[in-house]
Amino acid sequence: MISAPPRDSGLNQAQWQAVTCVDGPLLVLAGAGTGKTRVITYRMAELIRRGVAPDRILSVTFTNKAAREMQERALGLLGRRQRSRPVVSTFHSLCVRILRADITRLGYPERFAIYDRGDQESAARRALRDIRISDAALRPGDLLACISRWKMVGITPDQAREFIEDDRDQLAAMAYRRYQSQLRASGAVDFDDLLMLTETLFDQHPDVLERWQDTFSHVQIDEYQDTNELQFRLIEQLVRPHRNLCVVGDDDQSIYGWRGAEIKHILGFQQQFPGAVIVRLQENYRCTEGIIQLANQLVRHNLGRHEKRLVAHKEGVNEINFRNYPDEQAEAEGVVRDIAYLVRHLSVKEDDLAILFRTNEQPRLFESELRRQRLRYVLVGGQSFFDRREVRDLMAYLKVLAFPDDEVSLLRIINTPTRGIGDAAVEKILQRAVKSGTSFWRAVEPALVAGEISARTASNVRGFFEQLQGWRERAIHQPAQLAQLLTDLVKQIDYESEIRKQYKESQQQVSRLAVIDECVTAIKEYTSRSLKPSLTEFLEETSLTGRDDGFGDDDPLKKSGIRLMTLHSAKGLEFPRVYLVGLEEGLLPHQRAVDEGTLSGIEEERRLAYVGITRARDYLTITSAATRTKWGKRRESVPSRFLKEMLTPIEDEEGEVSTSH
DNA sequence: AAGGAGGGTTTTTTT
DNA sequence: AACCCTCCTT
Repeated sequence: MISAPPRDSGLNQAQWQAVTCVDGPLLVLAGAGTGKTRVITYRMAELIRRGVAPDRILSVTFTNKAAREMQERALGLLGRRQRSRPVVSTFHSLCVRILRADITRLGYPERFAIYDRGDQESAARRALRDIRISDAALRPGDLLACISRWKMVGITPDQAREFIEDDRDQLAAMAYRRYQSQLRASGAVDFDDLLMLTETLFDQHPDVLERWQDTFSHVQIDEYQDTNELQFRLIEQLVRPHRNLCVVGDDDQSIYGWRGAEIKHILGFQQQFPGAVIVRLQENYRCTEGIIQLANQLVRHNLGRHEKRLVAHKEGVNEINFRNYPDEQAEAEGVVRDIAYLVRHLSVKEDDLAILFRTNEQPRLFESELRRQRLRYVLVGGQSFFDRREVRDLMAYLKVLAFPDDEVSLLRIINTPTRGIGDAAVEKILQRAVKSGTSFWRAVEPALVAGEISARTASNVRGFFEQLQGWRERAIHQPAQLAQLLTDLVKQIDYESEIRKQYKESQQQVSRLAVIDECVTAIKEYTSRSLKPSLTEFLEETSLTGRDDGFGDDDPLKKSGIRLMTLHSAKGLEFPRVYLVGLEEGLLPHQRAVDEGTLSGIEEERRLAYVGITRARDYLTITSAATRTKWGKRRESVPSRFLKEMLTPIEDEEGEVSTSH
């Protein structure tokens, strides 16, 4: 009993079925470019049309940027004059919302700091130092990988010992405990904690779970193929009473296995939710026929996938090019020359072009070529604004103001710029604080009395504390003036001199100093946008959306340009012309995946290539270099196995040749 | 405690 | 080649 799609919706039969099937579990297997975002937004509208209150509909997206865009689209469809709005959020933002109300029940402060990757690394480093593990045995990065692996399936430090497989895990389990108590003592959580603590909260306080179960009557998840174990469990709990769950995804685009994404969730949806309806969207409106064929042919080499065949709706000829260059420099020059020609002589818009690559070291050469040709470009993701040292310093100052317990941030800035509080003194004070169970600040006087630090140092620490208190007052009482506070703070600590000292070259100095202004601008932008600005909200926002663009580039000029991004960041996007570069063994598939020697590792790389190809609407250029310089040494580069795969037709089950060219 | 020199390490992808 | 850590000198 499926009605025909209304004419003005422009939806096809399958899409319409997915839109109108609103009760019970539904799996939408949506290939690339089949209009799944449209389906999700129309589905929200349909639910509301059927009388569901907008704010009882929860849609989960993969990035905050995607959430913003979907919210926009939905409002465009529904009209902005709704009394309430559908909730569109990432898993992490949703968990923050859940935790904010009840995290005190788990012994955390009401206002908790969210540690980003850099903070995590500092905390990991300290945990390792505390138990005196030699650097070679376990590095901070390895530790974080282990911890994250555990956390993503909800394993606590206590449970970790049961999952130890080798000596390294043994060490990691010890360090995990330290790391976790360090975070707890700092009143801080990391990204994985957001999910894990939410589950703990639901387990220990069923009333909280019930409240959230009652809050949403319908839940939809986009990019379901990238859902990890913990995320799955949370959602499963949330929808348990009504099972009104719609998940949308494409197993061929699962590219986050390394982050715990379990392809089994999308493959086994019907087992987990018996009675689930499956709708397949296979009509591709994005790419030309040749591009679809190429993508299909490549991805058919993967085992363990839902069989589906994308059907192209667009025709096109000669839209695919393969190029091999002598080295990576020539590759960059060649691609950019090509682009320059298109832009200058064929009036192709810069926004219509994208260069996609596997690793973040690749764009450098392309960037300098683009600059040389005076073409506008935007580097998406990569070393983000918030990863720069100066930004991290200033953010640490703000975090210390907002979260007095945040030890990691305090240690970062206590002597930056230098103010006569050396490592030795800090260490002594910390030891005292730990021994007597008090805060860092309260341990200063006892340390002085015990003769562990000099009177001079003690007075320096006191002075800094006074300064912090002054800023803190302002942050609390004049939340609208945060930008001015930061400006004054920077001046008071004379951060400019610090930068000039650190960087000798004037060009470096200028660009680093500009970063300060960008920080101030970011806060200004926030305070003018927020209804009720607060330092904690600003910090929360920046740590959750840090890598999304939209920061530092509020200048519309910067927003248009040739897009440079990794294949991972390109997920969900599309461009009329795509350059997929560096298709070589060791790069795509990445060396790490090759070394691993597992089939699933290579398959994920293949899906990554598949994602890259299917970003292209009309034109696709795939390039590789014959040699590549790595670690200062030139090496032969072998063309990626995927090239051969995508160009060799493979046999159908019936024994027919499926495609030809 | 601060600053500089030298040596070793590093690179997959990100909420 | 960039960054971080450690050690050395002041």
